[in-house]
Amino acid sequence: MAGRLPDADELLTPAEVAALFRVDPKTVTRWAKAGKLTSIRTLGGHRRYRAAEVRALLGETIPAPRDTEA
Amino acid sequence: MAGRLPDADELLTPAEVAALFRVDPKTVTRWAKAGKLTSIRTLGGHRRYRAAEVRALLGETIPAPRDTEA
DNA sequence: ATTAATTTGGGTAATTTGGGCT
DNA sequence: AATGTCCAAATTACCCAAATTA
Repeated sequence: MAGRLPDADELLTPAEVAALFRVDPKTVTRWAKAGKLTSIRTLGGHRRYRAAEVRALLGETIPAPRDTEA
Repeated sequence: MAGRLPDADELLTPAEVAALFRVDPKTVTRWAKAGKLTSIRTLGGHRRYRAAEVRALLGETIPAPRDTEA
C-alpha cells in the first residue's frame, strides 16, 4: 500500500517539504527565515513545518484560463 | 523519522520541461502564463510543473506530418 | 509568394535558488 | 540530516526581433 496521509497538524521535516516543492532543503529554510512559512523548532533548534500549511501552499496552482477569447 | 509522505506528484523545473520539449525555458513559462500548462509556484515565485501532465502532453505530441503541399 | 497573426527566442536587470564548505 | 554564509546558475518579468503557421 501507499504511504500514510499526513494528519492536519502533523509536522514535516525540511527535507520532506523540499521534496514536495521540488526545491533544496536549504531553500525551505530560507522561506522560514523570511516568514513565508511557519516553522516550529525542535529542542535542538531544527525546524519542522506544518503539513497542512504546506499542502495548502502546494494546492495554489495557477488556474488555467482556457479560452480563445480576444 | 516520520512516515513517508505520499509524493503528491513529481514536479519538474522549467529547465527540465524545456529540455523535454526542446524549447527555451522562457517558452515553458509562456505556456504556464497562457494556462496551457499547470504550474505550481515555489514561495519565491519560481514555477514547478507536474511531471504527469508533461508526460501526457509529450505523449500526445505526435503531430501528423502536415505536408499537404505538392 | 505575400501578407498577417501567432509563437518563439534574444537581451537585460532583479530576485530566487542551488552547490560547496563549515 | 540541518544550519549558516558566499557565490554562481537558474528563473522571473519586461520589450522587441526572428521564426513559424495559416
